[in-house]
Amino acid sequence: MVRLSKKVEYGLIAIRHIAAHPSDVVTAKEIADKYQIPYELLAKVLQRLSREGLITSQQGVRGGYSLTKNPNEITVSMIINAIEGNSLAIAQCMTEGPESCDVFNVCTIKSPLSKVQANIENAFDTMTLAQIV
Amino acid sequence: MVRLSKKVEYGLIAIRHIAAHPSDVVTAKEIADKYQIPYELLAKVLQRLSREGLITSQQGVRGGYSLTKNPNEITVSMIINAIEGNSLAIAQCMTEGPESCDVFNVCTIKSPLSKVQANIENAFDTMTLAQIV
DNA sequence: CCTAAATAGGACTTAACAAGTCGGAGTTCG
DNA sequence: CGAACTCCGACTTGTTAAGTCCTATTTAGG
Ligand code: SF4
Ligand code: SF4
Repeated sequence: MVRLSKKVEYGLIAIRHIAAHPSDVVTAKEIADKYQIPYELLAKVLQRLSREGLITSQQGVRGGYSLTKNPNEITVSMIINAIEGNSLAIAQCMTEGPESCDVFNVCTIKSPLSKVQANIENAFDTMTLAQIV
Repeated sequence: MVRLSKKVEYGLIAIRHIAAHPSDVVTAKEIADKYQIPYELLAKVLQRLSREGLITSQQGVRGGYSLTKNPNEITVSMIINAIEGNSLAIAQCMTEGPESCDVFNVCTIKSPLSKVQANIENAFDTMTLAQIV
């Protein structure tokens, strides 16, 4: 409950590693080996990050990944959203709308919870990649 | 991902309701009906809250639940912890120790994440029941 | 002193999601 | 061409959340 998924953790570790080696093009295998992360899983995460434009991919033999922006332009929220698709919500009505919860009309806690939510969002939003390298 | 469990949401709704009716002893059935919450589930949540001392229970015919403390002495963290048992952690190494994660030694993100964690804890810690009634 | 209305709590089943795996396709350098 | 890469969806498995069921135990009130 209230836990980051492994995909996100792996993604953070990976993109931090990429950021820490700005002059190299690093491969998925390299990262998987170094951090003992299941290769297939990591590969998918990197693909997601690439598709969302946070990193670029270079296919083929001397391929791999590198950053597209400055580390201080990439926030942790951006990374999470890229990997999990905007699911960073403490309650389901916040991402999936009022209809998703059949208690919505009588729910007395959604407004206080949305304050907490804003707080949490802010925490992930103000932390950039540059700060964790 | 990063979502409160239904048990916690139900617990919050329930305890808020109890707090909003200070002179009454309210029953589980009453709350379940009013908020369309599955009775059995809610009952267990209330039992947990009672066992942890946040509310008192009165058994028997005219029984039910009522608060033990002032609403401003009960924080949302206390409620969550009572229901879920101290599982309010963004990463598993934070509650289950270093051994629980086989990436721990090489993990490069645990220290930044613990800052986020502190932030989140603070958010739940500073919000009291009095504020959500 | 019996009964109805309540809490107490374990065991169980089901549903949802996260984690990991597999197979095959596309790309590029040498 | 072939090795070293990325790409991507479908699949299986494992874990946790959500909900149900059953059977105590307690107690006010007739
Ligand atoms: S409506 Fe209330 S209960 Fe339903 S999801 Fe939003 S917060 Fe949780
Ligand atoms: S060690 Fe790193 S990866 Fe493992 S749980 Fe803690 S934060 Fe997540």
